[in-house]
Amino acid sequence: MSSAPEPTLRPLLRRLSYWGKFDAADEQALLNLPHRTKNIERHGYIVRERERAIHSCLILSGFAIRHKIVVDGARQILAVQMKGEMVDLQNSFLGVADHSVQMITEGEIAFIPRDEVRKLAFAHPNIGMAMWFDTLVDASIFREWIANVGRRNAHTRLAHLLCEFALRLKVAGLGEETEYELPMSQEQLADCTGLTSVHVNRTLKALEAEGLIQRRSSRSVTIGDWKKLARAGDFDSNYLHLHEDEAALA
Amino acid sequence: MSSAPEPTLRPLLRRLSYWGKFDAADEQALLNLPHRTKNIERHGYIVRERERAIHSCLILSGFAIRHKIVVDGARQILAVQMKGEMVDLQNSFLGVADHSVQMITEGEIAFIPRDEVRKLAFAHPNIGMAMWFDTLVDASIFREWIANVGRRNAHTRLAHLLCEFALRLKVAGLGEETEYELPMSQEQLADCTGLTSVHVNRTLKALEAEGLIQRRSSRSVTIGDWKKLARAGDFDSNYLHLHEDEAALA
DNA sequence: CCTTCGCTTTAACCTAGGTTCGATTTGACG
DNA sequence: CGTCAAATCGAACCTAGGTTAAAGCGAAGG
Repeated sequence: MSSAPEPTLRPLLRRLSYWGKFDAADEQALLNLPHRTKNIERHGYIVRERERAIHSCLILSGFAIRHKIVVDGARQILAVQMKGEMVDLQNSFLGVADHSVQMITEGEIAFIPRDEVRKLAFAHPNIGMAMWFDTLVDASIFREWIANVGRRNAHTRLAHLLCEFALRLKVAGLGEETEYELPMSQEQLADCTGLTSVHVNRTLKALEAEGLIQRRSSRSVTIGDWKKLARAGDFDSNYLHLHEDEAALA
Repeated sequence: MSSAPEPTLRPLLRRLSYWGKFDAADEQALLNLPHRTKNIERHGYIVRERERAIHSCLILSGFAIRHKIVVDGARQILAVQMKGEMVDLQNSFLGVADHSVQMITEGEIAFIPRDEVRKLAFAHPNIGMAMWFDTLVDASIFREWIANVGRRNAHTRLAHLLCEFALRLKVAGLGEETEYELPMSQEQLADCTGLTSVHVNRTLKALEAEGLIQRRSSRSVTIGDWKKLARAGDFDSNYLHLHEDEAALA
């Protein structure tokens, strides 16, 4: 009884299966995508803004961020990406990268040639639609972040971000219902929310004082009362376009 | 010699042709998409957040905005859409709308059944790829807006927005090189940039005082020196993914 | 057990942009 | 050409969050 080796691209299949139904041929074609994998250390770049991107990169482990640097050197984080997510469909299909993608933990990345992805998408419409869907959900999250950063105060903004992480980590199978390990420093949280790290610190402590979250080690977040935190964060999971049974916690 | 009637969906063909090459069959299939058109008055809604969207809507004339309302009633505008743009691919493919789309001028809209769009995309990969590309560019603009609202000051933010409009209007064939009619009030500009209308007013006057823009009537914007305005707005057109010859003005 | 280094925390002070509330201008319509 | 509503403009005052800088603190490595 020889067990077949676990296919490297399984996490991608898991992720895309969330958005659509595939038949056996679809699955085989997906898992057989040519690729090479590479370990990238913490803070290593996957793509840099203005570079020509020709691979679609899949996160097999670890966390990455998308970010841009504005004129005075300030950084804005645009998204946090986790296992199973394709971080460079966007840049590679568009040609020249309009933002950078960087690891915030050490992790393993699969590099898939862009043209293979494109061929697969049109040869297998089920997969193509799921991939398109996936990029549309990314766009939906970007929209929510515009509103978060543009129109919510620091308190609400941070609570919202913590809710988003809780739910996305749960769906990705990476976190508990009400407790998770946040892979980010307070400075990185600040760059997600358009705040300063000093104010993130103040605000996090306020959230803790109100009993909305607890923090054991500096990175672990425990959500005391999901409903209350969601209310404080003006959080409505609709924009994540999850299946109904996963759209809420607890 | 009877001249064929101008196809209603021509503006969509023009727009998508920007992203890829189509053959005659592609073009015919696109122009033959079933649809009905409707005139929508100023402030009329095309879709409302949380509604089930089943049409992809094409703007034939006029301007629309995408927006969200946050908990305290504040509005964040997420994008401004113009002639030839498909404003509801996003919402309709995803099912339940995660944001509202509203006209800010009177205009004509073509409603195309979502499933027809999907069928077309996979029956004609050239078109499908162009449509996907188009949604990826939308996402790129969302990313830039996150950075704009999150990390730039009011002055830079507004200058950036004015640059974006100038370039997009020009590419859409709706504005002059250096002068255009802005279809938005100062309050709407405020909701694009996460500012208040009072501060938009102050900042606009500052931009004018510095000679970066002139305003004849209250809505017309004339750009004195494109390079200077672009510098003031930390504007790099890369994120619009335009063809090289159009990526800069004058 | 000590050092180093990256984070987190705290405190004092400051400013960009918000708030409020009028006054003026513009523009559509009769 | 007068009226009404919407938009712009202006001034006085205020606050959420930024800035700077200096302690703490904990995990990794010697």
